[in-house]
Amino acid sequence: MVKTKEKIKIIIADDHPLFRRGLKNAFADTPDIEVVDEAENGDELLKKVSSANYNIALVDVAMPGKHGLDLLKQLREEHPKLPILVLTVYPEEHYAVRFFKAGASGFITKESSTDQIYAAVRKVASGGKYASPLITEKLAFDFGKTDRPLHEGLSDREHQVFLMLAEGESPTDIGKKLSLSVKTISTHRSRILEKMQMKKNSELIHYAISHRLLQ
Amino acid sequence: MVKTKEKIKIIIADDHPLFRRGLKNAFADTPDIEVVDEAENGDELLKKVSSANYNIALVDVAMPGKHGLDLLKQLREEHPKLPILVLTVYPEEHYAVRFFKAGASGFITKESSTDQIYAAVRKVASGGKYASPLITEKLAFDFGKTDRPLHEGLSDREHQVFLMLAEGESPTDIGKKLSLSVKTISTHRSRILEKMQMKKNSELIHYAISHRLLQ
DNA sequence: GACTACTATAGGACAAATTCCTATAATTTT
DNA sequence: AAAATTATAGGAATTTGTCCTATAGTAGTC
Repeated sequence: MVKTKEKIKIIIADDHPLFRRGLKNAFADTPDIEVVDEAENGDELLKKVSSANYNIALVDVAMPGKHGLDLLKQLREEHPKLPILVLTVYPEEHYAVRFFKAGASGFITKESSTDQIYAAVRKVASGGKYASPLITEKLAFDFGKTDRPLHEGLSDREHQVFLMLAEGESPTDIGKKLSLSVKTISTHRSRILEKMQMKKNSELIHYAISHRLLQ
Repeated sequence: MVKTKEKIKIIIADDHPLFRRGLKNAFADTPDIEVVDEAENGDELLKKVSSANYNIALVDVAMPGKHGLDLLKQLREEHPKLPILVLTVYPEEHYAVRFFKAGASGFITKESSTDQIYAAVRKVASGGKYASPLITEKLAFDFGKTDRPLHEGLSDREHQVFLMLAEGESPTDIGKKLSLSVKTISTHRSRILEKMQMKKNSELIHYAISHRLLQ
């Protein structure tokens, strides 16, 4: 008789039904990992995570509603034990550092192969951290580099506001989206400009475009 | 004995392995549709399409390499008979018009349910056109208005102002650079927005970025 | 050669958006 | 424990931009 080990139970959160289906199907092939639940936005994820026990949350951070670093932080706070594997469409290694600092246990892009995802889940489930070789290299490379890209000196909130400004969102709109006062956004903006040694939004936009931080 | 009808043979092109898997799996449930091939970028798609026969190409237009309208146009040119169903992550209805004009037979977003996708495939396979209700409405509204990219309908001055706005320049700055009153710029802006059927500068920025009008 | 449509330009009145300065509390770093 | 950084805003002041309206030029049309 074969000894059966406990399966790794994961909940996946992604707003694309077909992508969830792909994930689920991919894990149908693994004897040791099982998708036991799904969520299609951040709020649903938070709710489900509070009422059931999972070994890992596999989370797309670009979802409608609660998302991104905010979601990650809230998850972390409410469930410090639950390892979170962050999924993203951005090839951007820029974001990885931020997510790790905010408490993610792993970071993979949606371009990853199923094998990479299996590896990430297993690593993270066993208490480890996972990043793709490319990102690992990038992290190592950047480490100790005095001359970091300007935007990495921004705090998480500043970074978030920076991106929104770079997309041409008005302070008022940003305030609404983040449920913050315009004054707060204005303050962030002035600190962003100061840190990045710029004076105008147009410079932020140029910077973001040339550093491929948009789209 | 059951009478067997010809299945609809489709090739799917998407750079995300898991999304392809989700699609494939979704079509595993349909008796009349079959995914017979995959491509993970535009060039691969073009190659495969040239050497085999499919009833439909289901194509994500945001892929590395050859992509977007270029890819669509080339496919259309080389295989005028092959119906193309465009997949996109953008909820933006702006793009739909453009894709239809470029010869797509259908347009669906990745947020679509499997049922919507089945419906789209069947409609397109039978020679029809498919668009979501929302987009259909938009198209009806636009009909006759847009034979050209939106920004080509702008006058020279408007185009100039449009680009500056898209770079995040403020109306005041633009006025200074062009030695015009802010009022003039404001008037141009409102006409630009009207012609392009947009409401905010951030939409101009998105448009400009996605159409490679900047830099 | 008059009629129409589009384009380029702004003024005045007004409304909206944003900043500036200041401040508090929380968090992190040293 | 002290210092620095971060996140958050309120009030006052001002800058910015819009809306409506208008003029004049250009271009296309019948």
